[in-house]
Amino acid sequence: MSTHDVAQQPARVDPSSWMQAVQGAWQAGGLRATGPRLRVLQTISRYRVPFSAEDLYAALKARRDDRTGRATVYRTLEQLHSAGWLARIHQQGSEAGYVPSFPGHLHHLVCTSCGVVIAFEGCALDELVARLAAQTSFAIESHLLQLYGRCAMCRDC
Amino acid sequence: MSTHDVAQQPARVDPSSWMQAVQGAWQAGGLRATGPRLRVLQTISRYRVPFSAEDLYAALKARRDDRTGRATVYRTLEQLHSAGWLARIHQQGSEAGYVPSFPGHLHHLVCTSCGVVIAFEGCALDELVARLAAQTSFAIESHLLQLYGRCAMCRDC
DNA sequence: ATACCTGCAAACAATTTGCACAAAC
DNA sequence: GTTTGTGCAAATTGTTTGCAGGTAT
Repeated sequence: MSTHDVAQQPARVDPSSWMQAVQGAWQAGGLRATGPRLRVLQTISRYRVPFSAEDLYAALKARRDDRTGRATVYRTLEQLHSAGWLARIHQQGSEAGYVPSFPGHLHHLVCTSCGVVIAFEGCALDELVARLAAQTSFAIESHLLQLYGRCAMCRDC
Repeated sequence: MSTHDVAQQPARVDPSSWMQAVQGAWQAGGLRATGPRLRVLQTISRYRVPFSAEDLYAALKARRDDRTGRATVYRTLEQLHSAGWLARIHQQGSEAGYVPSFPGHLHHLVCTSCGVVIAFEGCALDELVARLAAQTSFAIESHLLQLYGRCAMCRDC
């Protein structure tokens, strides 16, 4: 059982285990746990829906006395995303947003009404991949899969 | 058999049938076939790989004497995308780009080396959708699926 | 001590908007 | 002739960069 053993069952990412996991990875990778970075991390962990870089920057600025600069926000997002701690969610109409995630092969189920995101694993695409590989001669290596619908709370409104 | 009956087999979109189909849809929808729009359409139809709005604008500007403005490019892209004539391709590292497509339920297979895009239908996700619906109580309505790999030409380099 | 990080401000890039003029139907 | 579309330039908005100084280890 790994430290961040997520979404055996579909589930929202737990904010505090996510924060802990990221901090562990930072330490392991020699990245410093600075004040601004930790504040960014905490602010992210409170999001339940996809957010943009500017959303995050604005949220930080909302706390008075916060001096975190845009550069730190963008640089931290970049680091987290490339290390797999943030997933990009592509909503139909609107722009893409980030959501806390864990490194590895995960997919997402997104509520088109409230925006809540559920991660899951297992996508049963092997047959499709085999068929397409045969038909196209592509060497298929990876895929992006996101599902959209209305969550239990929103479907009854 | 519909006018734009595509990707029964996985295939690149055919530039000229795509242009014809779009022009038909414009006419049917009361959109005027103006010079600038047709030039945008033709330029798009020549792309074999995902392109951005600025790529397209630059390509138009490359023809001397072209007066097409940015606004026209952006507005036309917006129209084509929202009507389903352009699909957004999300490459792993880089930014998203557009690719000619047809309205309807299509997915894409993208070469990570040369960028060529193949459209296909049929994704066999019913079982997965049923399982997730049961586990999460979401009413799942749609999904985004893109596959990545190396095409026949690129895999041998 | 010494990397690594930070905020700032300016540069850069991408997209949107208002509006007078032009073109399609 | 009227409605729809257009180019332009300016306004917005989003993102990156250079650098002098600060801070975690």
